[in-house]
Amino acid sequence: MSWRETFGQLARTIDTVFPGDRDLDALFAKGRPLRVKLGIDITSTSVTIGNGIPLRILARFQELGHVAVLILGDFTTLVGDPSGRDKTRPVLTPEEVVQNGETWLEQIKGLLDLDRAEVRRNGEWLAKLDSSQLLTLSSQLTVAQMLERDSFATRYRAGSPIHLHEFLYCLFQGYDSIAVNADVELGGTDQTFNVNMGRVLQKNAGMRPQVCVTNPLLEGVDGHKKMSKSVGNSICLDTPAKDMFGLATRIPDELIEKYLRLATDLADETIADLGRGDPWNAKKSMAEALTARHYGAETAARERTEFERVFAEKKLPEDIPEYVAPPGRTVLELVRGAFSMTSGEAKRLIKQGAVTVAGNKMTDASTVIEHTDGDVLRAGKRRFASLRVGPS
RNA sequence: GCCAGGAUGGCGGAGCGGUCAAACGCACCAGACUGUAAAUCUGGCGGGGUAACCCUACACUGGUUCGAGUCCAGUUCCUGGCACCA
Repeated sequence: MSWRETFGQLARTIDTVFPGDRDLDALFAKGRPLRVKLGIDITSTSVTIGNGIPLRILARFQELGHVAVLILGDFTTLVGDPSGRDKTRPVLTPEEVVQNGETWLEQIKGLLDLDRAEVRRNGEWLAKLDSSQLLTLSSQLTVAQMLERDSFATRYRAGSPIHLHEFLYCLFQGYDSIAVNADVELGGTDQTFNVNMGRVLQKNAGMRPQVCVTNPLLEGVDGHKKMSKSVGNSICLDTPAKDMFGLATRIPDELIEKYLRLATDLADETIADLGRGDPWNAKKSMAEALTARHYGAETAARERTEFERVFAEKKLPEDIPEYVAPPGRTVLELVRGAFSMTSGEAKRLIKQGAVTVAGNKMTDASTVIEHTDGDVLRAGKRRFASLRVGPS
């Protein structure tokens, strides 16, 4: 039986199994619980739905009776992942790293059965490596091998800095596989180099090399870059339902299929059907399915209705935050106060015709408003405030 | 240690000693267009002021100048290369 059948629908979230499909099948055939490793970088606190992909695969292994070994990279996070090194990396304190780890676990407990999982922190063993062990590890690689790696090659050619510890990063990650005795390692396709390092090190240590299972990366809602919290194009597990739906509808059409495949639990046939139909409908169904996965079908359906009401029918949202202001305020003051922006921003919006009060477009910032309770102040498409008369 | 280059907005990156709140690009915001979008077009994008206008910015400290991101000196940090490698 092939692993594809074992994974069923989830197989569509797997990019590559290497060295080869049959290696994973062979592991399954052994009939013993496998140790399946997933290492996570806890630089940021939010878990994106992209991060969720390997977590779901891990959860599936768990369901199949295998051991989910979740490694919080507390040590490696302090070292810093080479990718994106040119950005000024906020230096995290050990306390922050601990805190981030907790936040992570809190957010993913809906995806993974943490009670049955083996949660480890790689500082547990990495912090204890002594110099001679480090030497042994690092002597297993050549500089040429490292420079083959695309991100290093590019930077080297460009004369950009490459720090020595960046070479060590993947060694550490590889060593994790030895430390937890991994049979399988999961990770995004961007981790191919790193997870393969685990194989090399394990082999040299006389262990059977792990099988690596990579998943496709999910582009962010901007449609270009990899989904990431720092880029600001992400949908996170803790994104409120309303925003989750809204953000999902903002992806470019080209990505609908990919999102359906990677971010929803819809059946393959349903996805195929949606692909043949109206793209706008497919996108909304995707957004609804995604929201449903995290907040339940009922909430998702409600958000869809609400969305259609606000954007398609141009009606007001159901819940509008209130803003209390005394009468006789200028438009500028209202916009500033209600949406807490600088006057510059507020003036700009007004000048550009983005602001309405009770449906009337206000283009003069100095207009004095005598509002009554329930008048809606609007700035742009998605900023609303319900005005109320009262002391400021 | 030596040589060289660099430090400007959220980012990248311009900027003959004066008119720089800072070209251009990206990101972002708004408007138009649409099916929310994306693409495209238009406008905006340090802070305050209705406005005229004012204030704060070009690593830091001094200096030269009527006037300095722009010149000089020192300091800090970054990068590349070279040397050293007992």
